[in-house]
Amino acid sequence: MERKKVTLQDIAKALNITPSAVSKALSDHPRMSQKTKDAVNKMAEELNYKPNQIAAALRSGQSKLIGVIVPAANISFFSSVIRGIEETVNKAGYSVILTQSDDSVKKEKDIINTLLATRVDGVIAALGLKTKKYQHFEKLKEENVPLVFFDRIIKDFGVSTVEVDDYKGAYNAVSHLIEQGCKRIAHLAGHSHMELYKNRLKGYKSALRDASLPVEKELIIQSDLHLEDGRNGMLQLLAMKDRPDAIFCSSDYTAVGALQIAREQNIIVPDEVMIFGFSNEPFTSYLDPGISSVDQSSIIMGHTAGELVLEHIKSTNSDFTAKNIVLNPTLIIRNSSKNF
Amino acid sequence: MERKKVTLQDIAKALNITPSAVSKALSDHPRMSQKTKDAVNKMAEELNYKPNQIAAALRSGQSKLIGVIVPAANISFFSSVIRGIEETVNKAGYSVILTQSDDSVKKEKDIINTLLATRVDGVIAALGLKTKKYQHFEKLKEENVPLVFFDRIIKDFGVSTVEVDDYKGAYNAVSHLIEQGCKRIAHLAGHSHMELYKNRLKGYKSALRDASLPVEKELIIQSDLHLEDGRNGMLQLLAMKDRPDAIFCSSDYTAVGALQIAREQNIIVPDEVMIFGFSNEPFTSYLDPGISSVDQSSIIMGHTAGELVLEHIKSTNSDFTAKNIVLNPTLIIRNSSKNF
DNA sequence: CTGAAAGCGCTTACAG
DNA sequence: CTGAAAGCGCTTACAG
Repeated sequence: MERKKVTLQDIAKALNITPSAVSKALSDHPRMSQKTKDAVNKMAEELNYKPNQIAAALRSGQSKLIGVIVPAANISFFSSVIRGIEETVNKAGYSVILTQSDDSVKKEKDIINTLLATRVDGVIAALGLKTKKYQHFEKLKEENVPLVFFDRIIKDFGVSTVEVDDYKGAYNAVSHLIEQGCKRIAHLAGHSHMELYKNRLKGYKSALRDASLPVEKELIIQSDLHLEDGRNGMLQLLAMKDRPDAIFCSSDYTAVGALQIAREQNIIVPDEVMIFGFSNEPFTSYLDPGISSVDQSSIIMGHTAGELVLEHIKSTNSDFTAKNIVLNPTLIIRNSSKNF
Repeated sequence: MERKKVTLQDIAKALNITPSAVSKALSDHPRMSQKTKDAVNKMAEELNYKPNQIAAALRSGQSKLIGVIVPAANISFFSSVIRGIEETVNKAGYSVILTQSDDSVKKEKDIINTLLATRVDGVIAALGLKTKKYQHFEKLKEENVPLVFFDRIIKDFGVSTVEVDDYKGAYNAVSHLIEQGCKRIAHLAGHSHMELYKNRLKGYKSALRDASLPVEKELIIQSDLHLEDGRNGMLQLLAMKDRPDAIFCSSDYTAVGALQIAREQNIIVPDEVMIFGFSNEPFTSYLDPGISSVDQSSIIMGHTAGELVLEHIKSTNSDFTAKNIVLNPTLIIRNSSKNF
């Protein structure tokens, strides 16, 4: 039943020229007469010709496909980066293949095999939370597939990266809390095998030290940073004899969890305890009090990641040098950390 | 510099058999000796062979690619559906090409041309807000590309669809507000050329009528349903001499906007006015009061859309019949609509 | 400026 | 159970 697809050949026959001429005319080859180009384009229109990108990909070795790997597409930060990536690469004629690792190393490996089989022209990835070995990403390098890491990156892997300055974001956030008069600031931290959480922890500690405040181990609680982890962490902190007067969270979800517990225990935010999040998820502004957060300019991160991968694709092996772009974090101060 | 890729041919040569034998062995063809299969698999491993999906696609006519069209990937509802789609089709060996229309008809058209060129095996789409003509989607049908609409669907288009029962969701939500004692319920509605907003409006009206309450035009405000529209709508409603005692919003974003204005004007939700949203975006549960909403089971919608497109792909033209699946909405009652 | 020819790496009837 | 052969629909050096 399938209607026969119109091919280059059909256009060539109809115009009594060769397929090569048609191909060149369609791709607007410089050494082609305008007359032929016009005729070809007109006939292509008439016959309702749709180029077969698969055939072109096989022949040219360019699939015009970029693989994107995220832990989960429905986490707001990732979905925004995805949006940014798609916008940028789409303008350059590339499509995005979206994949999700669910923070599983096995899935990450499977995905990389699939992307390799699909012959994507490049890959943009945020590492899974549990990923501590990188052989599967090495495979991409071996096969010369341009690779860019964003947000959850590996240092010194020889590929371009884009991240927000997590150290600075954390340092500034904690310094802000100190300026508000907080003396005992807790940190709901992520696991420190991830560069970005390690850096946020460092920023937190430095800010305390620079203000001559002690760094207390019991005030630093590591977790997966889900909302539930925020609730648990907050319960733990509020159970202390000497309660903290501020909580710096490495994730907005964790910050919401902390806020919920505060509400449930009738502890007033920010009067009794201030809360600061990270990522500036849109919902932080919907809450009451709004949660202060560190903006990571996720859409810009997506644009940047897209540009980096396109650059790498266009470069020859010899002239390529990995770029490590660090975006500036912006503090978004809301009522959860304001002195009234 | 590009290392020569290992192909089927290389395996064939190494084993002194034909490429066809290798191909059959790799795809686990039933009429192939286990001995050959083992030898081929071992050699493939040894040579670090990566199948070329592009070549397979060209030859077999199956790209193993599913195009997904959403207005924006970073709207929580869509990102969840995308997550569901990816999970489902990935299990069946398909990859997702993610595209965004930005609610622009022109982009929708461009996307469809790209997907056609990429020879995707199927398309799953949510219509753009402004899309009122469907020739570009007709093209997919003409080319026999299986198509599934979700959420923002077209009726009687002859393709499978999956949606939530918007009429019922709205009817139940408004009925709930009436049970709470509300007598004057406003509706922040979407544009009614979209089936789903039309159905929510119908559900709203029916619920009022069934409770012998009047349907008042001035209480129905149409908009694009962004947060800002919720703020504006709420301002308009609160400016009335006879204020509504409840607002049923066709979007959670609009509901947040309404809630913000209430807060700013020191109007207590739910005591003075109740608020009900639609979509059950995660953030509705983070707010205080939590906003009641209609859950659309977005991940399940994604799974269903994925299954529908796979079914269509597997079917022959003769035995295919479009399915229209209507998921049951679930009311999630939070404090914004509870009588205390 | 245009054409002839080869080939990208697979899969799939067909034959035996 | 295995092989020989054709071909999917393009693009790209090469020649003229």
